[in-house]
Amino acid sequence: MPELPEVETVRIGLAALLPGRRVAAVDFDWPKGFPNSDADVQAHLVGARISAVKRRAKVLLIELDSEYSLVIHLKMTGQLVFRGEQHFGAGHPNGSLVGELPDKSTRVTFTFEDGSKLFFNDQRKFGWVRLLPTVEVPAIDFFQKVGPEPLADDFTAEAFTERLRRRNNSGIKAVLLDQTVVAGIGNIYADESLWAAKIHPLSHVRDISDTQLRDLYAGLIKVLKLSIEKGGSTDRNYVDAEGKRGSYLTFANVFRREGKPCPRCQTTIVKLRVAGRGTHICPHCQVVPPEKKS
DNA sequence: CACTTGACCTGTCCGC
DNA sequence: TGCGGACAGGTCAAGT
Repeated sequence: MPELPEVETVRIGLAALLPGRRVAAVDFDWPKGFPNSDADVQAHLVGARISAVKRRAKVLLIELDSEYSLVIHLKMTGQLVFRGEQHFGAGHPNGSLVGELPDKSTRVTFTFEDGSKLFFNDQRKFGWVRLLPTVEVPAIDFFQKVGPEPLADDFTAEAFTERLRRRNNSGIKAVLLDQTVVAGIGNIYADESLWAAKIHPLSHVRDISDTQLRDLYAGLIKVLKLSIEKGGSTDRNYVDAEGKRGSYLTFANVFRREGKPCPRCQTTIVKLRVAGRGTHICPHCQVVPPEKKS
C-alpha cells in the first residue's frame, strides 16, 4: 500500500495543487490520529498559507508560512484527496476512484479560502496527522531512527551494501522492511526487488554475495523509479492526490501474482509467509543460498 | 540484541 | 443469506 512510490506520487500531486492556498477551516474529530487541540489548529494552521509539500521516507510534510508543518503518515489505507471548487458537491471528477467526499472514512477535512478542499481519508485509522513547528519535525522519533532515502544521489550501491551488512544475521526481507536500514521500502517493493535480484526472502544477509547485493540495489532503485513513473501501486485503497489509481501492479513480476507464471522462467509463482507478511516468489529463480559459517 | 508476535482498525472475501 | 474467521500490511511495543 502506500510505500515510497505511492507517497511520492501523492507528494507530486499535492505539490502541484496546494502551495499558495490559505487554510480557511479544518474539520476533525479524531484525537487518536490527529491529537492537536482546536486552539493549536486555530493559532498555527487556520489562516496559514501552504509553502511547500515534501516527503521523507513514507511521511508527507506540508509546510506552512506559520512555520508549522502538517506531518502525515498514510500507513496502510490513508488517502489525501484534493477537490477543487468545480468538483465540490457535484459528484466526483472523471477518473477518481473515490466518490463524493467527505465519506464515512474521512477523518480530517481541510478547507481553503477559495473553497477547494483536501480530505484525509483512512478506512483503518492506522494513519496519523500532526501539526508541529517545522523546526521540530526532524526531532520526532520516527525521523531520528529512519534510514537513508534510497533515491538520494549519495545512496550508492556501496552505501546500501554497507548498511545491509550491519544486519548480516537477519533474513533479507525483514531487513528490507526495516525502516531504520533503508527508508520507504514496504511489502510490494521488497518482493519485487528480491525477485529482480533472484534472492530468496528468507536468505540471511551473510549468505548473500556482494554481487547479489549489488543486483538487489539495482533492482530496488529500478522498481522504485518505475513505480513512481506509473503513479504507484493500487491494490485496493491507494489513490493519488486526485483520487486516481496507480498502474505499477500491471508491471509487477511477482507481487500478488501467485499461481501465475514467472515472467523470467514460467515457473508458477507461489505465496509464502515471511516476517509476518504475505511474500511472493518464483521458487525456481529464488532459492535459499547454502549457509556460510560465520 | 534480534527476531517474532500482537495490537492498532475496518472492510472484504471465503467457507459453512 | 448470515456469520465467523482469515486476511490485508506500516509501525510500535512487548515478549521470547
